[in-house]
Amino acid sequence: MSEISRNGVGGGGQSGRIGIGLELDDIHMKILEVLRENGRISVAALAERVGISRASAYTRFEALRADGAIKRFTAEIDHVRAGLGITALIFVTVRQQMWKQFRAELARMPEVEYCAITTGQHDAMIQVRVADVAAVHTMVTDRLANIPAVKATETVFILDEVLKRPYVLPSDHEHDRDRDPGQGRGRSARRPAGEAQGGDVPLGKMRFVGAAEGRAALQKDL
Amino acid sequence: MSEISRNGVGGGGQSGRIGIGLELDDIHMKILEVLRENGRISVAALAERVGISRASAYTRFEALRADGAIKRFTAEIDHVRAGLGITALIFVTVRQQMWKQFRAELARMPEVEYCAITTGQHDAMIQVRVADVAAVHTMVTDRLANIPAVKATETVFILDEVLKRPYVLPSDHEHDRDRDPGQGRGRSARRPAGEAQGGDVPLGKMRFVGAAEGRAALQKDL
DNA sequence: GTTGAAATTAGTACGAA
DNA sequence: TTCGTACTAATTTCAAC
Repeated sequence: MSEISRNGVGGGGQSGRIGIGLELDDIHMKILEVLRENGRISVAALAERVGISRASAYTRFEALRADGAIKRFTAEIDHVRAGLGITALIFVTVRQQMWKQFRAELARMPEVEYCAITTGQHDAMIQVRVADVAAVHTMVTDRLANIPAVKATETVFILDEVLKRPYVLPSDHEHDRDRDPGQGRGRSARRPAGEAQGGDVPLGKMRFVGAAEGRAALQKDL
Repeated sequence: MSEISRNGVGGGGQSGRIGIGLELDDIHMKILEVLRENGRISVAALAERVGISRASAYTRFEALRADGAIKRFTAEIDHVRAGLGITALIFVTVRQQMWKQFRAELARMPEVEYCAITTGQHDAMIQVRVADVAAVHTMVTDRLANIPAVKATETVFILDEVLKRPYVLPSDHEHDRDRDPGQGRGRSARRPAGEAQGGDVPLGKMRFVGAAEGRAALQKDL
């Protein structure tokens, strides 16, 4: 229980890339599948569900944590129940070469649950959870607007969260019903999906939005 | 252990609203704080960290699950490690009164990790995790575009996930260092944050985007 | 990588404050 | 309600195969 034992780099930095650790095989994937749905399952029960022995389950479990494939275990909490009924998305345009400052300020905002740097019209999207709409206004108006790095914002409210999956895994994509243990369809059997048979697309109703001002290369600059 | 014992409605539907269950006090909040950071902590250790007895911890733990405040426990998985290195946001404009179909189709797409209905220019935002950029293109072009409910899409790529907090809680907002156990600042002591002192906002560089076509009221129609 | 043991710990039920 | 204890059942660790 308690802390991680032999975890040198595992759940380290915010978005730190770690060198390629272990090769994830089918059993690893199955473990992840079980764990994302029931993070509190015992390793013994996990072993049974995956079809391996207890000792192996412990070994693999530890390996996945140490490797960083499993970053942490968390409880999914009902925001409304917790008193934060309002969720909003704020799209931010960041002034060039002020990303570092933007990031630093962001870390100081506890109401921010998620922030991603995106291509497209805006530079970043942040998701906030607050108690009421006034708090959104306060946040955008007082906090964000006062950050020099923030050039402009655009706010939308989330009316309903239609679906929220724990974590998507490659095994979800290919709907294998027939299990072939000896086949080893681990990392390689995933078909590239590049052979798009897209011939009967109705019209050009979709739009891909590339990076504005060639900002894409700037992500390391943070 | 496994399933919830006295859970009548608890972790029921996707977005089902449940009647007000238990009043969450400070200790409940502390439990949630610990659990969102370490979902696999033992109840004994949890009791110690929160400062209550084991028996109480078990009772409250169960109550939080039964109430639905804790929806589930999950493992945070490294998508890149799992083989899904590409994350994209797809903003979808949905044809009116075809929400039900849109939702149904969405449920059949395993690469969708999150979908929210929003105000603003678009109607919904979906986040997908796939192996490569080609898969994004395939998905938008073949899958989404072929859904009648989808009027238009706009896709942006996520270049970096700056921060991802397990779950935001009200207690994060007010940085209480001084603990006053007898004061009971549970749900009520949260200040409305409405008194915005926003006087020195530089300029009108922020924008609030309301619902398009009065769609806001339509969310129950799904 | 697997099985089977021992030691520890977790979960439950009860009474008392 | 909450706490503390004892009891039962489960898990984890460690050994040998």
